[in-house]
Amino acid sequence: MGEPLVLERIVEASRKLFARKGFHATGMRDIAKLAQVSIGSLYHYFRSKDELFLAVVRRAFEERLAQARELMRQGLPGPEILRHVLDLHFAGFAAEPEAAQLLGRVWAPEDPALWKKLSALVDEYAQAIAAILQEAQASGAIRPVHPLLAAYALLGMAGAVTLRAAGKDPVAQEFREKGAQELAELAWHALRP
Amino acid sequence: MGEPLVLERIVEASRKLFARKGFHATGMRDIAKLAQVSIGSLYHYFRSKDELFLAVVRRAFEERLAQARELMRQGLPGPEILRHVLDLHFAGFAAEPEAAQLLGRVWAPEDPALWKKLSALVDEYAQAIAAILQEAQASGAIRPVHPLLAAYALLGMAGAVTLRAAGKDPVAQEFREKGAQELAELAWHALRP
Amino acid sequence: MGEPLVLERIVEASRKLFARKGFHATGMRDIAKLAQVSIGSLYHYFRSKDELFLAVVRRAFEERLAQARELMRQGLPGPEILRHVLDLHFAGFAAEPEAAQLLGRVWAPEDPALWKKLSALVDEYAQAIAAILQEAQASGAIRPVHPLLAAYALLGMAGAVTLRAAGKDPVAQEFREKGAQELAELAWHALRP
Amino acid sequence: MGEPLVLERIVEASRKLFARKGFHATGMRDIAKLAQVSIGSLYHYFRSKDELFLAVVRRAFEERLAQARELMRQGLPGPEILRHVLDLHFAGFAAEPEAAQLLGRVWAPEDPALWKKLSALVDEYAQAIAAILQEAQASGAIRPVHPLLAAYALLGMAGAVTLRAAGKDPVAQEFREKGAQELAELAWHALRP
DNA sequence: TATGAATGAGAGTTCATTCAT
DNA sequence: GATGAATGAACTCTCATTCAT
Repeated sequence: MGEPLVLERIVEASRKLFARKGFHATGMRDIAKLAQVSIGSLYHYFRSKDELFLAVVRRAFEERLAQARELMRQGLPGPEILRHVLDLHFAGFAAEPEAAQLLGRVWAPEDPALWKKLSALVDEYAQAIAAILQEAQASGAIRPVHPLLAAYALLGMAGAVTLRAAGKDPVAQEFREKGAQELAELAWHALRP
Repeated sequence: MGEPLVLERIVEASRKLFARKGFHATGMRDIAKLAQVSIGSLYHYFRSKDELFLAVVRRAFEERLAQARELMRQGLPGPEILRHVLDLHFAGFAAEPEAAQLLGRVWAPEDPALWKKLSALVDEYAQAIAAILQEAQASGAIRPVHPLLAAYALLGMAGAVTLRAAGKDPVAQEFREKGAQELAELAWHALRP
Repeated sequence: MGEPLVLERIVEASRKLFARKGFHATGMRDIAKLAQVSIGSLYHYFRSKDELFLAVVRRAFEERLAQARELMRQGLPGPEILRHVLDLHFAGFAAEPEAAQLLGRVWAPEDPALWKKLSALVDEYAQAIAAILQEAQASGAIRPVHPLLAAYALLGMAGAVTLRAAGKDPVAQEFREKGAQELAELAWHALRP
Repeated sequence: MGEPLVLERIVEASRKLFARKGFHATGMRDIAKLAQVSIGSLYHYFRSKDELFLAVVRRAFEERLAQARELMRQGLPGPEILRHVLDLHFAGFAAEPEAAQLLGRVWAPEDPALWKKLSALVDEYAQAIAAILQEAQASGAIRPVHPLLAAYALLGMAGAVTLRAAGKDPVAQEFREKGAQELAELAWHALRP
């Protein structure tokens, strides 16, 4: 069937570069080159670099939330849901380091306009996690905590460790191997009743 | 005596702006203006914007480490040291929001050269925290964890919550008020034996 | 019968936009949108944006010349022809401000290639007016002047006043009301024997 | 001593290029090159291309107004002032064709933001001319006309003829030679009592 | 005929940095 | 020590134009 669609190539290239190098270090020319697409095409599908970044982050969040919601629909017991949520969250380390890194990149938009839209997006994601925590808390699966604040804390933990795990040094290597488990354990101890 | 030293004014202005707006959104002109100093002076004291940023971050880390080491010298028992370390870490929320925000900014250097130097700095800081954790762990004050990874997790938690606490909306307000306590509690539960 | 012809819609939309906003501020996308036509259609009927602009200007000139020639065929005496020519020229203020504005837009082609073709068009138009002036002059209806230069002067007068009349402020309003008469009078005094 | 100041070179180069090619056809790179200055220097002295263009036009207007006011201060009789004003206005044809052309360029700003500022500038200039006309009218030196509208008409006449005089063909050559005199005569006949 | 996705040169602008004074 | 005019590479974004369907 032919080469992958242009739109798909753009999003994929953006995701890789934004995750790998961050927003500012990634130029539209870089994206166009990696996607093997003209700069004009970038702007055919996205109004601006900001919109492209937001689209990439939105997609990353939605994929993760879809997974989490699927688990909830399966009716797993509270602690299990939590562990799975965290597992899925950190599974990216091994499978797709780049997508995981993206979560570490959302904390520094710097540009006021982008920051506003991005933080709304992050908030939405955090609130979805908070909702899960709240439910688990209601069923006694975890201890009482401030759900949204805890959600942000979990995201921050994941982001920091993931970014550190991106390097090529032994420590990064170790983080990539043990990160998911250690973080899940830390999170579990932080939240268990 | 007399007017505050030029160097001091530069560092102070940089600290405020980098913390408030981040690395890329802060221009050398902005710093020069706020510090009431010529651009030339900036380059008299610092080789580059990168170096200036690193100096600011280094100073922030050193201040916090000095406080932590002072506590250790007082021979407090393990859990107490940990609580104080965390308290000191989060006390900035109320006293000096800007310095606290800076810790949320160190995760997005983006530029390869800066990233390398900055991550070395962060590593140093994380390792100092890890050393404290390790000692507490040796004395049985906390449960066995991967010290460095746990240190990064703590830093990430703090950074994410702090950045979210910078806004003007009710959630930010709430985070500023409860952040320190909630985070300390989450951390303590995550680490206690 | 049926929907207006595509070609007609394109020319009409172009005329409106070029007159209203000028050549550079009008994009092919804007024209396509207003004409409810695809960009491809624009290029099916016109080789380029330049050609489209030229076609619009050419049509505007031809309409006016046709009116002037009709008057000449009616054998009106010299001064009458002149007044009518001017009247027709300025009648657009009230009836169709946009077409009138277009005459103020032909002075700034800026692009060398377009300028060359456009100025040839303007020259043609000016020469037609000059011919009328020359005839009137031969019959003693007006005083001896340099016909072509006077034609350009008349066009410039009309263009400048018309563009100023396009605004929404009181002066523009006043210009729209009194412009035709005042200009006709100025022109008549300038040319009468 | 030494080479001409950078600011002066920028303004001079801008004046030439804007007059010769118009606003859109003149790029900041072109100006920088002709002025033998870096692009950065352009922005050191002018906030934007718009501001640079406005500065050039403003200067051109002010120079002409200064000349006109000097004549008024000398207390010449009405008609004389008018003739001189027109003479000075058109003298540029021979002495400095480029500055004269600039007056033909101010009618097509096209960009809404630039248009607003530019038309305010043109209005100011036209009003100064209108004031002169009004005074001459009060003393009976010219017949009653709408001063501002007449001012715009005069400016339009001058602009159109000047732009046509810029070419290299025989007509342009002729316009350059006879333009000033013919226009002064047309204007005088249009306005005399 | 008609479409609109795709192109890419070129636009205005920013900003860390240098250096003569 | 201190200054700020000068630099220019690199940025995001626009837009007339092409062409496979």
